[in-house]
Amino acid sequence: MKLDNGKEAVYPEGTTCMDLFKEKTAENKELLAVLIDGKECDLNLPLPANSTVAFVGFDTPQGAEVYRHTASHILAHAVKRLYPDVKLGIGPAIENGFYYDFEFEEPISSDDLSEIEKEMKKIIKERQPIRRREMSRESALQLFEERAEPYKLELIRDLPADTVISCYEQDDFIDLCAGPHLPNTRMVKAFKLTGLAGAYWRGDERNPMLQRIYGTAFPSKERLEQYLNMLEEAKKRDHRKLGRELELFSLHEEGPGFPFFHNNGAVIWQELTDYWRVEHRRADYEEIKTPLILNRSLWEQSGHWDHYRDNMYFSKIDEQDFAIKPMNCPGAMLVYRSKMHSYRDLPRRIAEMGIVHRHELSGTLHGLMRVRSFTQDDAHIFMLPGQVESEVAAIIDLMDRIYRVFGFQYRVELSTRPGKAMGTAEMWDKATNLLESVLEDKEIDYRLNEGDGAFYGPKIDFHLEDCLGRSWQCGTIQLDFQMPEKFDLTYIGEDGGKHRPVVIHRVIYGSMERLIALLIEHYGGAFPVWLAPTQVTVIPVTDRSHEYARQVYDHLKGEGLRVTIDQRNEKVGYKIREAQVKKVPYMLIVGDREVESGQVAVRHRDQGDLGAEDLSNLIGRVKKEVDEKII
RNA sequence: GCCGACGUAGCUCAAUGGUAGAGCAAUUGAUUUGUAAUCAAUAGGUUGGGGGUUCAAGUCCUCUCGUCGGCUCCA
Repeated sequence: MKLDNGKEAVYPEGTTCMDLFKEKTAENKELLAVLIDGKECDLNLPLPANSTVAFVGFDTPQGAEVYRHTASHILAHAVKRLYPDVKLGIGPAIENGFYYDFEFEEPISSDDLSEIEKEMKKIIKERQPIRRREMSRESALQLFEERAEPYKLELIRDLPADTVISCYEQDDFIDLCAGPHLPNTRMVKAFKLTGLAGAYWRGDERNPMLQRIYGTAFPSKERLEQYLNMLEEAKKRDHRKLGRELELFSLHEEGPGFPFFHNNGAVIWQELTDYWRVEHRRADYEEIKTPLILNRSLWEQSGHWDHYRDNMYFSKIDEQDFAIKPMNCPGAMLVYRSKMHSYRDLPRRIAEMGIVHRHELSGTLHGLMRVRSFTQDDAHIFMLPGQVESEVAAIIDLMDRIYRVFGFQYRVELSTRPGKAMGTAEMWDKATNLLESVLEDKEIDYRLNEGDGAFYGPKIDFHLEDCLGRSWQCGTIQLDFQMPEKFDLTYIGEDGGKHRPVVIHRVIYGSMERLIALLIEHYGGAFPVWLAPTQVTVIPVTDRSHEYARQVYDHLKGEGLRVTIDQRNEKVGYKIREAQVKKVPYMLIVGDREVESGQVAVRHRDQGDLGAEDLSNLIGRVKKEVDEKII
């Protein structure tokens, strides 16, 4: 037996992991789970010969998973005690917690969670030993037949033939479970039920909806508190809250999912699009504008009528059907097709800040993150088949360059052929392999997302996280062999004949709305100077300095900075507080001393009082921050 | 769309089925202020909307709209 500290040890045959675990926990009480050759393993199993053994605590992914998975069993156990007729779904550990799905006879409400918590505490106190039982498929089926658990029966029937079927048992509670678990319930030290929500059985909306109870568990009350506090802090960065407080945008009943940008939000929008244009011109993109409303025939040709109709809005003009565009691609196709192309013209990169409307389900709307009308920083690249790899690579580079400016961390996913897709399996395989090879070449870590591609092709998605760690898709690169066929796009090749170009759809920001939401949360409302709606505010101390303050203000405005002046009859502290709350980067306090010296007293929102300096110095510093987009 | 919760002044929140209230913001006045809230006064509401129960509804029932947390979906 090799131990994780590199030492080797010999144990008699038949020694269980538990024996060794007891020996180890005597030294370190925080250990939770055993890894045999790197894999989690049940403690009651005998130690396999010649393996490497490691014991891990809560601060490893495996340890936390075992810990929280056990908490989810305690939850199910408590629910079973309180509601004997409840049917069990599944109950895994997830990032930061766990959940369990139940079908109740009568739906419970969030008020019932405290009762369930109480029962869970009881079970923990009872120090119920947790035992693993392996059984044949037949006896497992019989067991859950007797216990009237239809969902468990369905799970057992769907398990592959060679799976070892195991159950975990504590007191009279038994659950189908691969394990492993903690040895007893007392080891769960601190937990809290955090939410109640509906969830379709097996995530399929055709299946019945179960009630999902969310919770989290930590090895100590302090760490639980710490986590809950962190969540509270994160909520202060919520873009919906900051959006209102900083007067960036508003949402109204009159337009659900159709956000209103106020001046402050619009300023950020402008800066973002200005920067975007600079980068895209540099990367040899053209920019177009296409109509919002287009004839039904176009959508039939593009395939949207068949594949995307449920999400589209319609209108009738002169007795003819029109649709409000849900995507920009058909417009770009028409632009491409409006002239002849030589192979020498390709690749042709056509960008468009395109406004699209999609009828998203009402329950999915979420501030600016998920709306029904949004502006995509779209581009369609028309290219020779041989140019695909270099174009995809160039987009990834541009994406990384731009995300870096904001200081974003992102995750990459590769999405493959969905259920309702256009085109042949061969085309899909070819396209998917191509994207994969670019990712491999660039040595980018990515997650495979089976069946999540667009209906016209596979895609590489770039995900960013919001203040609560929820992930949102922003950038995407979608390969498309379909649109060129549908629109009969051609170019004249070297041979003088007509050939089919390949199309890539791509966005980098994703949508302006979602990007702005993420930026608000990313910066907690304290935007870098180049994006800040107000960059500098001038604060006169008394009305004796109003005239000088006005000169300073005019000067800054003349330099093209976004500046305000606070001439209200209030004390300096009050004005400073307000500017701080509004997260204005620079406050210039001018009183008798500054009038005298011809300087300004600079206060930075993070660094505080920086003392007096010449206005020209301050202007130089602010402009440098703007130009270099310093975060 | 589905499940659960919520909706009171611009914002944050009070109000056993019995006269809708506070703080901040706003307005007016006083105060001339030096690095995160000066004092006082005033105004502000068909309690999201419709219907019902009741002598009486912010509160109970019902429909509806919106919001929040999830599921599904997605930029």
